[in-house]
Amino acid sequence: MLQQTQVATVIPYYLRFIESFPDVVTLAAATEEQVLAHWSGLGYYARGRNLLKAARLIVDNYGGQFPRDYEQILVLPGIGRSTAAAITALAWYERRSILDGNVKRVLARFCGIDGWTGERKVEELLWRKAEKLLPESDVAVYTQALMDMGATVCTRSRPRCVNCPVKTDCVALQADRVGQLPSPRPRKVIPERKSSFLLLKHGNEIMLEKRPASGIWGGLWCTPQVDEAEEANYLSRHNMQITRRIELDTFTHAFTHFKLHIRPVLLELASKPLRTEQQGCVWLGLDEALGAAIPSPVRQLLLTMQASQRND
DNA sequence: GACCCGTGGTG
DNA sequence: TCACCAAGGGT
Repeated sequence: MLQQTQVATVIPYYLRFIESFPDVVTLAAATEEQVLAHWSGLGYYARGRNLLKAARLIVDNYGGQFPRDYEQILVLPGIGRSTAAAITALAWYERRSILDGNVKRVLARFCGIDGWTGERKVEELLWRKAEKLLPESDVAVYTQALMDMGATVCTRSRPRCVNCPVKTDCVALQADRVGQLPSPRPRKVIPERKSSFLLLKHGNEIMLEKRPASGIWGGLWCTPQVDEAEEANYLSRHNMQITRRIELDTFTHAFTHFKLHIRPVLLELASKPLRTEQQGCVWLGLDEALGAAIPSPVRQLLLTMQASQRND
């Protein structure tokens, strides 16, 4: 959960997750649907799918006992070099370096390294620095301190250099370059797309489709998405008779790599259509839908619908 | 090796 | 408002 996600954001998700799946055996017995429902709104849903795969692998191959060997941990789905090192260093006091977002920033400043830290050559250099600076003992304390320092002292903006324990050895500070390091990500034009989200409603239920396992929002439940011009086509293709049609306010959802302009359309159906050509759809009441594995914008829409129903 | 994968905080 | 990024990994 903590991969690419701030601790404060994760905490409520973590608490709910660990209450439902308190151990690896319980998790391994869960369905992907249950796991993704707990991940709903957190993003990077492949992490949830991978966590479930890893739990099942641990139960099937290691008798439910988390592997102790770094190489075995590293091949678990969703666990890469840094996470495997964090597990072995913090849990079992092995001498291994991690390299997360905080550590990258601390090292880029401390060592005075130019270039975007996501670039391959820069990242390789940072790994070498991380390993060179690793102490011989107390690696768990050192690793936690390094991350905490990045989160509290060596912050992205307004770092508290006055309170920094290593200020006298920091290359960036001595060269007065703290504000310039690490170098920002190269600017790129973010493409924009438009899509109509069809809120198909019958009685108090709405229809959701299961998205393909790979790609954006993989495995999540979503309203049908069509191009603006394809809405009528979609309705006739599925023999849907509309008794009411309301266009809701368009809003924008920003991903890392593109912007999505969402045009929600509320469509009340005369009857539930029979869909034989595509089984992956379900009709749910609003409360039920809000408890399902849905992405953030769909949650927003459902909450809006729920609020407007209360006003009726 | 370049690209893909979400969402919310922050200044 | 908007750029930037966070306990990165997979393909």
